[in-house]
Amino acid sequence: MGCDVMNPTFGFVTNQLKKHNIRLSNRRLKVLEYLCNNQNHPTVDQIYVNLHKDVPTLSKTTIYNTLHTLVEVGLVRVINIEDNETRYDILTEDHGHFKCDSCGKIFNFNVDLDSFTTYELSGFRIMDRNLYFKGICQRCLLNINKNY
Amino acid sequence: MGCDVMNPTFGFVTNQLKKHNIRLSNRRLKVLEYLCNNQNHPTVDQIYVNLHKDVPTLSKTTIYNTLHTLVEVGLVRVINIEDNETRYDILTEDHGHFKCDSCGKIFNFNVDLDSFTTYELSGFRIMDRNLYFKGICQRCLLNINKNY
DNA sequence: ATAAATAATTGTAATGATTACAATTATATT
DNA sequence: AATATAATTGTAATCATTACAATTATTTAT
Repeated sequence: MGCDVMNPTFGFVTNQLKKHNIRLSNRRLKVLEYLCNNQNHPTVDQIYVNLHKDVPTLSKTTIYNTLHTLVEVGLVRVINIEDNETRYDILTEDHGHFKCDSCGKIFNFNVDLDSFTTYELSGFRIMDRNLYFKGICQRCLLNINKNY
Repeated sequence: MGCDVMNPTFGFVTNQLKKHNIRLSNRRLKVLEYLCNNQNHPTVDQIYVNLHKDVPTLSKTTIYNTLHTLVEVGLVRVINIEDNETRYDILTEDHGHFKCDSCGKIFNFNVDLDSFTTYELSGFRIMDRNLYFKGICQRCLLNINKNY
């Protein structure tokens, strides 16, 4: 498993934290570890439910705080696809998302957003680019065809 | 002012409603009128506050219901940029959004999303494509430079 | 046109995610 | 070791959205 930006490991991210002068508390490390090991664009609740098994005293507020800190320094990205569920992504590299309406899974795909430009935005400072699609993933499409 | 898809007028949209067999109630027409006349990607609350002046008995629930109906038949699009504010767009044509972090305004820009494809999503059924940028708009950049 | 059926609208209460804040605990600095 | 600073917690508050039952309006069938 590579220790690069496209697949950030725990070690890579903790180093980044040190660079940004963010204290490596146990709780923060737990959240980071989860994000690295489960690159499934989790919600706060998913993180909470999972970590709560190991660390019963971990609070949701801490997860919110940690994520906000990480987003601030650019180590984590916010994904807004559905209006009622904010998701978090340890992958900050340029890529798009596909959310399956059937199984709910979110897939990454490569796309060169950073180089996109248009005369309509000349004079604008673009700081964040997001592309997401919705639809039905291959697996669900196959299942639907099987059942009908 | 043109009565085409890129700039939908009230007349155009009511015709679309008839096509879809959606009853043209007064409340629905008010909401539609607002969306057509104020193409500023409003939140439910903005719609509510504005229409409430004229129609004091209009409820937020009705606005939600109306918007859901319109989204269902594809006359209105949902915009999820910020996690805490869902916005609605009467422009259903293929385009991107830019949200200014300073003034909060949302700008449209043309981009050919519909033709985008990638081998990673082969076998997927894409039903909805969204692209949004965040940053500082030209006007705010100029103001910042003026003040400092 | 009238009665019955269906759809639209409303208001209230519930839900659920997120935030505010004060109290406590842990870590770093002197 | 004492003090200052940062992290964490729990509770309560906020805010957008939804559920639902009651009411009103509109359509359809007679």
